[in-house]
Amino acid sequence: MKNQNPNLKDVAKKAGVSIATVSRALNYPEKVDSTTLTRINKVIKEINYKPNRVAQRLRIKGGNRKIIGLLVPDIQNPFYVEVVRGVEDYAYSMNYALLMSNFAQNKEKEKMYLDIMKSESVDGLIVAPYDEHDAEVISLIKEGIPTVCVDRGLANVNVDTILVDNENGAFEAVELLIQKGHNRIAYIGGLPSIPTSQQRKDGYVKALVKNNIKVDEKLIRFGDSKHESGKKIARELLKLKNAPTAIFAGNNLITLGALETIHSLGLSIPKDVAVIGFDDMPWAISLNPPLTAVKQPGYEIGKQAAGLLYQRIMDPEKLSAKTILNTELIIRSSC
Amino acid sequence: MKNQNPNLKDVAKKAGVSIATVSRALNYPEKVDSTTLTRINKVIKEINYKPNRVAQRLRIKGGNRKIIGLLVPDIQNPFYVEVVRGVEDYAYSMNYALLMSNFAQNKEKEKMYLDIMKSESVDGLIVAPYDEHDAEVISLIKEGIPTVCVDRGLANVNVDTILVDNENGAFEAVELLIQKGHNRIAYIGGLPSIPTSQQRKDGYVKALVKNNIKVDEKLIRFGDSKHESGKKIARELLKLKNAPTAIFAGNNLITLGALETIHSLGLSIPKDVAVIGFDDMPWAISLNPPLTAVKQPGYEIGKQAAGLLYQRIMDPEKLSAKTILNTELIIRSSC
DNA sequence: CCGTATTATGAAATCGTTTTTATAATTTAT
DNA sequence: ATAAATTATAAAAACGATTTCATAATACGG
Repeated sequence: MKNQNPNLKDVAKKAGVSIATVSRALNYPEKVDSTTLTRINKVIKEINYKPNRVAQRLRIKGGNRKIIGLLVPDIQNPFYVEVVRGVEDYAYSMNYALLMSNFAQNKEKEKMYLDIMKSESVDGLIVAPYDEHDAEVISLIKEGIPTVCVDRGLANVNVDTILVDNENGAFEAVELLIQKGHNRIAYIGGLPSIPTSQQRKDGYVKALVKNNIKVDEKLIRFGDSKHESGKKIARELLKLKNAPTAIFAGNNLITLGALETIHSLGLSIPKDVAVIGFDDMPWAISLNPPLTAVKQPGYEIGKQAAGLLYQRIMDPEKLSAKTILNTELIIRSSC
Repeated sequence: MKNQNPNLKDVAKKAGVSIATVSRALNYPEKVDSTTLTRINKVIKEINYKPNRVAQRLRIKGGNRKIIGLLVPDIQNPFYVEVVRGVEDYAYSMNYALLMSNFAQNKEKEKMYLDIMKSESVDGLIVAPYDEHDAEVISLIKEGIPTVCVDRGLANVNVDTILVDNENGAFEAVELLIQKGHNRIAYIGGLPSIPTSQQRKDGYVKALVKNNIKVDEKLIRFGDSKHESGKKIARELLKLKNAPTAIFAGNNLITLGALETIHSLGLSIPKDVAVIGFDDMPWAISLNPPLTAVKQPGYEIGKQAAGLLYQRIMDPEKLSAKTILNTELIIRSSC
């Protein structure tokens, strides 16, 4: 292709000034003579000059490269899609580009993407770490790259973090099941290494204990946070001699899997088995039956994370903070 | 932060060679003496040198910058998430970074992201254009930027495109409804400007015509491809004096919206209203009732698009092609 | 009206790579 | 043994911006 994008030199030549002046016109317009300025701006518009962001990023020292990275563990999980949307809207409003990647809860992939983000010189990073001890993310933070953690925190590291109150969300859900008269309630968790899986279990246990219900370890199971795993574990639970009468599912994909199993066994919800899921979904109301769920403010999480990241980029010395948002129990008819 | 990333110069100094030799060691190892090579590689490992991709992209002429862009119209639509996953897996396997953005069917946003992609010097772009006449995408293609269109083609432009046979998919779905005895079948389309909305309508009409059913324009409606619009239009249709007995919904979000309305009106599916949706979803089986749907191979679309893009990047003069994948009608119990 | 600030601009350095060109050292051919 | 070809390396240019430093032109104060 002959047709290269115009660059500073082209503008400079056409406007009869040096490239330094053009650059100044763009970045410090008050520093250049007003007649020169209008001439330059005219040329810029004429040849439709757009600064090359790659060159800019190479030159500019930390913090104003107008690109941030976002690393999510599972783009197929609608909760993270909500988070993405929150981050994206904020980034758009600040004219930031968003380099987004999905690491599919795969450590190797995560490392590769973090390396890429780093070598792409992002201004900062929003990430849901692999687990609480995620060495890659920790090392990034230690290197001083502005970072915000969402959904999952890091143990013993000072970093801006946005979480929800998983324990309380789970507690409320399980208490509701207990109020409805259930005392054999199962918990299907996601990957045990993920902090949220444990926190939700803690809330589950707390509700049982508070209501003097014996905790039965057989009813507590962990899988891998995906649809298939919810399906499989629900089947195991419901085949138990002393099967649970209610299931509290640890995330939306697990919930969907459990529903599938329950239906395939010909059981009715909530008569035979009651179900509450962590994570609401836009179509939860159209499920069979409409699902009672613990709603996390995914969009809000993303938006706040982006805002926090922006602040940190602007002021890297700022004290880090942990924000804990509340969940909301949306009661429909699955329990 | 003191701790800068190591660069070529650091490696060169420590290995006692020039930066040119280090660069060669990396890119053309056969061109450097084997003892020098091992020495350099040792240093690289020691100080954990990673090339700066920004600098690489600035220097390298077309086509090997190891980054591609992906622009989707709506990240909240699970179909596009499937596509993303396909693209992503392929990109990962080729060690390409994926700059992904969601333009939310917003022309201005699309333009901004395309500008960013361009100035980020991506090797190529996978995009689902705004509509068939998307001037921004067309101009990008004219500039010679390797591009692959997915889901939606461009009129009168030679470009690699991956589509599904929307017309036939819709045709099969509507024929099934007709076989079940329906003759008042409604179609709820997405945005009328989107090619797929029209193609699916064409298939719908074709099925009616073939079966000698009069096409009633009152039963054909277009919205904006989102959940709310499906909800609203379904309500309008079902309030008609001569209401349809079946609904063919133009995409997954519309389907979900329609289901919500049908349930809220206390109607039973498929007894009162039968439903078939375009786009299958992993949880379609858990809906009330399990949804009959036209399944598009989203993952496959993404994967093939990425493969096609890779080929085009490698050989920009290659003739462009249009690939049309087949849909599959998944029959469950909503009709 | 002269010396000093101020303003506007250009030249050159820089960011971290790749690539071209030049040069020294070695090998091959005659 | 010498000319020619090959190999291995270094020096320097380039990519497209920003920024430092220098310099010329103007304004200002006494």
